[in-house]
Amino acid sequence: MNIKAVAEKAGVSITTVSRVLNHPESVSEKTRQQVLSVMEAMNYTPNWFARNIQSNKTDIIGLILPDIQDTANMQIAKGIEEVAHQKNCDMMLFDTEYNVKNEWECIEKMQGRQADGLILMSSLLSKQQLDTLREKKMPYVLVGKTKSTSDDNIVYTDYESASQEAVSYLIKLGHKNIAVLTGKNPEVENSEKLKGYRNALREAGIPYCPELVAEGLNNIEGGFAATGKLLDEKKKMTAIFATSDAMALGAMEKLKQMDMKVPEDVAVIGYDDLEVGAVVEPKLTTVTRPMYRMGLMAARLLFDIIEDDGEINETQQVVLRSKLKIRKSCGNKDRLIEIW
Amino acid sequence: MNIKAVAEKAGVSITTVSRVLNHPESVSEKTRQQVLSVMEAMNYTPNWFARNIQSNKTDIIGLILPDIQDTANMQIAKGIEEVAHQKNCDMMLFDTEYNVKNEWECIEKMQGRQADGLILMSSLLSKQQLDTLREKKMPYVLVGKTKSTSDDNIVYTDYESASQEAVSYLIKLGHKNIAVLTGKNPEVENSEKLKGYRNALREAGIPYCPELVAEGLNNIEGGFAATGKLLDEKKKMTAIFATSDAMALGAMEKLKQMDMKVPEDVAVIGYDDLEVGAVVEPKLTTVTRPMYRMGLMAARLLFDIIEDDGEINETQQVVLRSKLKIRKSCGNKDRLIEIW
DNA sequence: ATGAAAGCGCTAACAG
DNA sequence: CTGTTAGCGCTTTCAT
Repeated sequence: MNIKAVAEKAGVSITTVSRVLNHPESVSEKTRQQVLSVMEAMNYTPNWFARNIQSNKTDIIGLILPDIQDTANMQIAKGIEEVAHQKNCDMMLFDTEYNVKNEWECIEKMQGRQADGLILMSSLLSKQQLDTLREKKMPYVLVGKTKSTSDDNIVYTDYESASQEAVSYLIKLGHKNIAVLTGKNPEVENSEKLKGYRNALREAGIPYCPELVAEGLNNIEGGFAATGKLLDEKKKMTAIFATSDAMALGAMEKLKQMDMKVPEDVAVIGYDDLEVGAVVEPKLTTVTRPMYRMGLMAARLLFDIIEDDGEINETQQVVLRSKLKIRKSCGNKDRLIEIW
Repeated sequence: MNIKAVAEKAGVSITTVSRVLNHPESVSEKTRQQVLSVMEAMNYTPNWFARNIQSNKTDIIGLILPDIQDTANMQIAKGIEEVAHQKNCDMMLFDTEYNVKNEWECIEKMQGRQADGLILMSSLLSKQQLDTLREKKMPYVLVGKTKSTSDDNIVYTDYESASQEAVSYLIKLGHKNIAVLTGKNPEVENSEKLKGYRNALREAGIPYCPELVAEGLNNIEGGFAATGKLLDEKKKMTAIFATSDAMALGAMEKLKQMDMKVPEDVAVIGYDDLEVGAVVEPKLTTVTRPMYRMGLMAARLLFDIIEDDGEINETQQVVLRSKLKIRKSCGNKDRLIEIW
């Protein structure tokens, strides 16, 4: 089952067998066929380790993300896979469960495995850790803004401006008392969304009212609970900007239970463009991010770095635009003119 | 950056450095500390290839599945990861896009990479291909029943009996005209669900009526379209058994558009227990499968095989039970007594 | 407790 | 076009 056995059985030297694999053009048609058929017969697969021990290239990239059960993450992953596949590269997958310690362990593991490069999604690493990575010459690309902005290669969407756009849209519809539902993870993401929210208010001259900010877990229950809290405290909001679709769904559910109509009584806007949003009633207006494209861009960037082999020193920041997908959960302009 | 450099800098032999890594107890405390600090200083990571060239163990398992953007798949993957992590094993991820050719290519790739084992989810391989795999001594476990039942190690849930249970439940509620929405992928899965549907009818003495079977794409639009077809043809069904939640959601959407109430006019039951099902109105009654546990079981089985190293020859079939999660989309018994 | 040397399976200069 | 030979970085006998 090794190259020697093949060589003996085929009556040629080890080198020739090796050449059939690596430089087939340099072997006579006859010998090649002969060797190939022996390989076939013996069911021979070259030992990958022995092969790569010299080149030190693994054709493996590591994909490190906070949650493999999150569709958004896997949409990005799909984009990455597309590119990796073209480059004949395989992906190793790690789930950090939103834990820095886990993340760092995965990274060290990938270094041990001599991965060609790393893609870190929603990374929680400190600037220091990022610097260490760079020193070790491990090519990497970040996806999604991180706590510690360093001089990294990164692909992200601008949460702040997209959130601002969403809230401005609500304001344009006539809303003044706009609540915001904010999650905890990932940290940066949420704080940027909150910034965007405040920007929109400021721009419109609407005073910021901290009691209209409700924090909760970033899922359906979280949105449900946060909305409940707002309602209990008798906040008279006419619109909710949920920083995730999951929370938006929870909010709609709570409102329904309290016999409040969406969008007539309260308009709701989400973030993420989950598939569900198109199924619930009313259909959810939401901010949509180009997940798949983020994956593509991140992977291409990574392979650029890998292939340039440390030649290029400037890092690249890619900002992709989010878009507001307008559906029924905020009502529509025409009808709202009657209302307001 | 190789062992030799470390050895020289530390003033010891290569062997000693190697021992510090592999049999630290056989090195004197002093030398060991000395070597370790040099490693640290030089930022040395042993070359994984060189290490494994002899042992021929990679600590990599391949995870080959039809769609990485499918939450159900990733829930299983999470279970697998849990176990793999314990075993200090990493996962390589492949997306076959429901294509046998892709699947086989991935498998061959993993063989080339000397993966320790493979987990094939919703595999489309032929019996022949499965046999080839076995001959090549590649440990593997299937998740989800396959077209070609062979004598394999496999973990699955019984679609047939679970579907039967679901349809029987509808019958018990008084329904006689029960339509079924069936997808195309994966093939076996759907045919089993259909069998279960027929079993339930037979058991209740209800004649099977082919016109109540509507096929469509296994997603929201598919369910929407299939239901539309049934409605167009004026089938007078009082219940729909959708073989996936996605189709069930599409069905509910269509019914809503046609001003038919769920569950009063038509009861709907789904399959998969997507998170969404708990958010739509009415909440979806559905068949739920223990995804995470399937992953756990599959991974454990795989590692048993790997560790037993071909000693054991009997294969194992693990069947996990699905459960019916009763919510509002079929009404509830008490109220239905009034209706029927 | 340590080192010299042989070899893991493969690739690539070098020679013919 | 083919074979000989010297490594790749590491682990592991076998001595000492």
